[in-house]
Amino acid sequence: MLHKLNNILESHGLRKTGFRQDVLRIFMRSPRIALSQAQIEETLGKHDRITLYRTLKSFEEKGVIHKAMDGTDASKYALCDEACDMHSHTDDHPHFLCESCGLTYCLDELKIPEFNLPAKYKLTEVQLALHGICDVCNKS
Amino acid sequence: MLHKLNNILESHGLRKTGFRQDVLRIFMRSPRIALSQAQIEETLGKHDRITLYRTLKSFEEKGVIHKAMDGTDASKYALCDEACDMHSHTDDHPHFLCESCGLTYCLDELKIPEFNLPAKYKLTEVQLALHGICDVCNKS
DNA sequence: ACCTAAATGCAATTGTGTTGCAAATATAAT
DNA sequence: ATTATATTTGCAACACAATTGCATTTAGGT
Repeated sequence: MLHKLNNILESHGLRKTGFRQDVLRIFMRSPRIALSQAQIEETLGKHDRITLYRTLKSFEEKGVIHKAMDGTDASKYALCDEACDMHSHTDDHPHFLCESCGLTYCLDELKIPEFNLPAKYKLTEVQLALHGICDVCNKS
Repeated sequence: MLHKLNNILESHGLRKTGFRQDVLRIFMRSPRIALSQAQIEETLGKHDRITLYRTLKSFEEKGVIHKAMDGTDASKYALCDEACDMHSHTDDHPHFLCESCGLTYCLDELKIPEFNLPAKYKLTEVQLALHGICDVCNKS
């Protein structure tokens, strides 16, 4: 896994430090799940809050992770497609917050629909947050 | 206007205090616009930040205003339909954040589409935040 | 006019987001 | 392999929103 971690860091112009490997590993172990800084901190052992903050920030700038809006106050982050980099950074899928387990899922397979805005409105971005019960929690 | 303000407060089981009238008046002067606490504070003269916080909270609980997700960190609030109350509280329209003027619009006229979630996912709420340029700013 | 429950104002705490700076370190150059 | 440099890290510190507790004030019903 370390090899893949380093590939990702290197291909996005990020230095290979232990801290960044740790953070990236956490994301890779929760594919298509968006994590809050607090959730990441629970998983990391001893660490520095500010360094984590800046790590997430540079990960986002370089296109390694994207911010996921799920309707909660705290911002969450999830791994981008392999294709993302600093310049082309497409994160156009809905996010689903499970009210039972609290996980936020990236719903890549769900297409964002078109919208007919009122006259003269120009659309640049769509953020879609769905709430409900996820398949794991919904045992019925 | 005071008469209408008091009607709204009374019909939602809220006491008619000067503070609440002031806050409600601000909302009524910006119809279909969602305001952050900071924006409201700019308009209010001298006031107590905590009281405003609690005023917004009780307004929301009683169905006078609804929280509008616009993709910014700060939560914003806008007046509900007349029909809303503590028990039926429908706020199912998209919100549009103008990147030029920073205003957040309630797009009542825009219908929220249906979504075909993956199997066993149960949907309870949809939050839709659109970003772009509003009609006022888009003079082209 | 009075009583009571609700609303207000203030102090204080928590948590997130943020910047500055000195020490440590990954990478590039030699 | 060694060194130089620019980045990263860790710590202190700050800004601000969200939140709770409590004493005081006040609205609404009697």
